[in-house]
Amino acid sequence: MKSLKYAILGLLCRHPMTGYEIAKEFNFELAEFWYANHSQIYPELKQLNEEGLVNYDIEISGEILESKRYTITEKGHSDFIKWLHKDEKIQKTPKDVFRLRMYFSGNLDMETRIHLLENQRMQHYKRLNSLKKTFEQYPEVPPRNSDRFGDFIVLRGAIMRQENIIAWIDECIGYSKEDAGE
Amino acid sequence: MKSLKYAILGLLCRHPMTGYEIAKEFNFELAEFWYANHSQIYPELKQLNEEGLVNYDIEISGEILESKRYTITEKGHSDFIKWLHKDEKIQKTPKDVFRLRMYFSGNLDMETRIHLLENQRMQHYKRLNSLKKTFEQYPEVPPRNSDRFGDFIVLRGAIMRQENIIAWIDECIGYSKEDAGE
DNA sequence: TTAAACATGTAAGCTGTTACATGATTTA
DNA sequence: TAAATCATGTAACAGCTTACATGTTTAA
Repeated sequence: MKSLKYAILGLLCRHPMTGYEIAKEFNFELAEFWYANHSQIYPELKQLNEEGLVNYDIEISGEILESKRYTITEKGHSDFIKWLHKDEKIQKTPKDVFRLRMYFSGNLDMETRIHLLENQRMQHYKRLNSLKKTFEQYPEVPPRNSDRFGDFIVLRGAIMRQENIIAWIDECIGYSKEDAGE
Repeated sequence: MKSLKYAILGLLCRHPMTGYEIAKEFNFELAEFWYANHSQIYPELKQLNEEGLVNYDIEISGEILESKRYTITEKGHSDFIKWLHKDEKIQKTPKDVFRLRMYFSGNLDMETRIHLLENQRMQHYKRLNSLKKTFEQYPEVPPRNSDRFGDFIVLRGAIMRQENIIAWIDECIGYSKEDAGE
């Protein structure tokens, strides 16, 4: 699949970055649909460089501290654009440990079941609020050809996804609390 | 995390199964939130047996063909129940290659963007319909303490998730088609 | 002066996928 | 009799996480 490769190339299309900066992006903004640790990013950048898809210049902060600022090459850019154009099969539904748990919830008493659901609900609600806060930065839909448009639609998707999970949990709580048939 | 372990133990709580049957479950019904190939399941069963969490009896089909029917032990059962009771932090949002692509969609012309979105929409719509068909097996909410209740709520969750993805894609198509500001 | 942030890398280990490997039984 | 399904396993590899390893610079 090599998605990490394209995630990095896509970021470098915007502007040159260091590995450290890429890692930060992957753990903040992008984290709603992609992420990677620096231990994965540095070796990947090294390989992309060997493949001629990126170059780097060394910058010095202070007296000694070096950082490599990576720039995408023409080949890297055309590789990325080619990938971006491809139709793809929808991916397998992601694994979900909590749903696995709920699948087996017949083994739990109602009290525990509702407790687990409410605990998850609370956590998802917190995440939703933090996403909504970020969303306030977009008082209107950004221009369709700007980078911010991409940011906007995936953020909107993250909010919708979060709201949907909460709606599902609420349904589950509702079913669990119903008295009918007992 | 060892989730595969508990996924298997959970299934064996319902009734004894062979590795082959577990693999089938993981690739059909459960596949909406969990899956595993036989190449992962057989070694895992072997290990669970070594840990004393499952036992097996050998059955013969025809003249030669052997299969191992696994039964959960008391220790396995209590291990599973303990796991099932644990509160857990919500997991990281799963990686999503299509969202990654859309994040970078500023690099695509409108026609391609809409084409990609509509292609995904079509595929998600198909999956939704197949889920809805399965859902017809549940004319009403199954009893809260039956295994079928777990099946029901995760299936309901899968449908909601699928509808939500389609709603997001529709929003994206809408934004992409708008003429304002051009 | 100390904690946080900047900055880059490697190694070990776990999870999961694809391919390799073999063979029996049932159904069309 | 051929294809699909039943049935079990191992091996190689890819992807990712956690820990190891080191040191600088900035801000409180």
